[in-house]
Amino acid sequence: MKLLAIDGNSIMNRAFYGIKALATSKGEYTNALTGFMNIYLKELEAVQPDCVAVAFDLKAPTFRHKADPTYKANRKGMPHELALQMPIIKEMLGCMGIKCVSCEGWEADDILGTLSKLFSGFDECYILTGDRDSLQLITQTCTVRLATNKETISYTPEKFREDYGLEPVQLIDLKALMGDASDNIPGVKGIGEKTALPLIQQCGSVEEIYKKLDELTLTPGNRKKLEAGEKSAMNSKFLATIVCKAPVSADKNEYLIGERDDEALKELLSRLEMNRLMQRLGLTGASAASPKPVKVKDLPPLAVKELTAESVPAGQSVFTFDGERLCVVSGETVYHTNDADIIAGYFSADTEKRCFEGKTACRFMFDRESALKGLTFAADLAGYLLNSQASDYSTENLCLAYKVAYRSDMGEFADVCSLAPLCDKLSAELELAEMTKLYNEIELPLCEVLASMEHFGVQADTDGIRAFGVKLNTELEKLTKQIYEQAGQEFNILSPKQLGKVLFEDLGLPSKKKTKSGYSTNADVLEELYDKHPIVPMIIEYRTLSKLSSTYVDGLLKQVHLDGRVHSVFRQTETRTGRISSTEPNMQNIPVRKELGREMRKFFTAREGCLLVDADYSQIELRVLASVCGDKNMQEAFLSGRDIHTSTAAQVFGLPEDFVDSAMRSAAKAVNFGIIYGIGAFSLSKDIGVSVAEAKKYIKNYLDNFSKVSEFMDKTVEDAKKNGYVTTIFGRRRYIPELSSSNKVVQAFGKRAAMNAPIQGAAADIIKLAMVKVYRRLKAEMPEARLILQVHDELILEVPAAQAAAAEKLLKDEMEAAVSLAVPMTVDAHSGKSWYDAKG
DNA sequence: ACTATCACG
DNA sequence: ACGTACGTGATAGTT
Repeated sequence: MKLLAIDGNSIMNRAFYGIKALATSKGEYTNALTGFMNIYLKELEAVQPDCVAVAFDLKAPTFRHKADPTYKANRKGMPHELALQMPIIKEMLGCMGIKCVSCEGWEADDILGTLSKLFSGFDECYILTGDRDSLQLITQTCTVRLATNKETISYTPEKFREDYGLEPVQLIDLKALMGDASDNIPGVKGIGEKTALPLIQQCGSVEEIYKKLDELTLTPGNRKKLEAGEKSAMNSKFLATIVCKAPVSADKNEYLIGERDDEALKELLSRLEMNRLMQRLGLTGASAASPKPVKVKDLPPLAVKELTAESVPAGQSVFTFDGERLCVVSGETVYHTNDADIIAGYFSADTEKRCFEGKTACRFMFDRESALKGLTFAADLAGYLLNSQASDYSTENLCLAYKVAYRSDMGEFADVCSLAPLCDKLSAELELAEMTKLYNEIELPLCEVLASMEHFGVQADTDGIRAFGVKLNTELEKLTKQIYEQAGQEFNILSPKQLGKVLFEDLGLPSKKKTKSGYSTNADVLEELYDKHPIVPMIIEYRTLSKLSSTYVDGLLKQVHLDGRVHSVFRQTETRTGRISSTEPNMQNIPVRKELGREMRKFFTAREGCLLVDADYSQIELRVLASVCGDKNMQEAFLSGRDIHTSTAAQVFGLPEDFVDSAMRSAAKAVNFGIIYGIGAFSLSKDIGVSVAEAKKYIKNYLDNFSKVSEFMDKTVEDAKKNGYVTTIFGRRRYIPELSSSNKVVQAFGKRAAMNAPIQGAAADIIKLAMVKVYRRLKAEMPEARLILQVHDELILEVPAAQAAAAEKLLKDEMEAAVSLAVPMTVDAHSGKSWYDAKG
């Protein structure tokens, strides 16, 4: 028989630290559970065991079998968030028919050791752990599979010898000498791996070392240390030895994988909102082993009919539409059809409709030069407002999260049949969270605006882009040669690994920062080495050009449709702050900051006879901050129309504005950004190249001058801690589960996110509202003009040239009037033939 | 699938 | 002692 024995504590620990904060909408932590199950399922696949046992330490053993009473005393207690997940994993494993083993007074290690002895001889044992302690258990029949952050390494005796140059059991001797701080094993004071390893390799064991101590060639210091530490070494060896005598059941059959309790498992996993796992275990959809019986059976049976022109329902209905197939539920009937004309007939009927997501339907109608009518609710958008952290707003997931019966009994109609009660529930939740207005006036109408933007797209000059690409590639080839020459070898310049070797080993340049896998070679590092070697500027140039070539020339060309335009997809349920994102291609990160990249914008043009009109908010986030925090001093700068960075510099440096030079202004600019992001002196100092102490001074001066900003930030973090979320002036929420983490780094991140969300989020609200207003006015007053792009604080229209001036005014007016705050929301607008020209 | 890098607001 | 500013998406290299 084959046993998979798992160190439950160790794997949970690894999973906990390996996966970032993950919690259900109710705030129940699930990251370790998710990680554990991912590792477990992968392992099951790899090992294919007959038996599985998961060993756990008991929390508070009343006695210890190890002699030293301080044993493991300095091992930190597990964080609260992890401790909460421990009983749940046991419950989950129980539901899956997996045996959990713990023994009072015995560690998980000992249990694993005992089990490995039980499954020896004609049996096999695989130990899965993240802890190298267990490597001493390796034998011909016992393989230890060590889970690291990256991969799982399988240790057979051969593999172990290869890596350590020792026999597995000699690991105990090694520890006896060098000790192990995490396990509170003292070892021999002053002896580390460098001394211990060759000694063990030479003598075989601690005992032998002491027998032969006089014959060994040793430094006098080491000899002294060894002599002084003999007792400690022996005791350490005892402590390091895993005792394979735990009182676990010796009946192998008890560890056979048992039957799964699907119903209990499903209930548990839905409570934990672990929907992907449910899917993986085949507990969802029509294929579920036990379709949820009670609730669903009580629902009325639904008749399934083909939708025809005559049968388009007159009353309230819900629909799903994937671009091809339409499913509609109205009353007791499910209709379905793939007929585009019938679908268009349904969408254009002026009856109330609710759906899962509406953009696809809108686009379908725009493609037919028509419009979707009567849309009153889109479930995905509601799900997003209620919890912008979730990764998946499918109907099924939303049903699970909000406890609505998912009609998996309805097969392919499961989604549409679940939709009406789901929408009811989500509406109620929006009301409770006070987001109904945000939903109805911003988020839902925006869906049509985005569909329209996607539909029209933006014209791309492919010939121009290609020509630009040729120029780049010529230059790249030249650079490649020069770089190889300077390096004295050929290598892949884009490989950070190879580049790191060339720069820091072969050329001997000083390396400062490191990443997980080696030297850091990012722009900051290269910038510091700029003068140190002629190859460095070449590398920087190479990076710049190759980025432009691969992402913006090749990448963009792939996205140009047959109509000569790119139709970017704008995602409305993606970001945690309320911004929209753009993909295929991302039109929100087209280069602009440096001139060469900015040239790219010359290839985004208005069609024949049209101009692009571009308008962007000036300092929208700082204006939002000035308004919401109520700092009169900060507001005054905006009200009097002064340059905010210069004004900030004057205050921070205590000078009249006329005395502010460009260096001071740019330092103040960095401080202003820092404030929005949740400032830290270290990062600020790095950003503007002053000492940390200097940066600290700037921040203090800032907060002293703008004390309401300081108060606002404190209050925001406090609110976040109290409520679990922060809100924008429009009521948009962001939950911050990181704040209740016991990990300080995670907590600090939570604070910064909490401080930033009300500002970035409000700016997102404002431009979204402006988009809806602009869209409506253009439709009514300038039907030839189109809103085609949004870049967070910037909107772009494509307009017949004759109407450009009027459109500019309309755009500026609507954007500035979208909200009325304590300071004006100033907008700059320009027109031009290309995006480059329209940017002003 | 993950990491490093770099483009944008 | 440790890590280090908010929010995104695309690409190439590495595992």
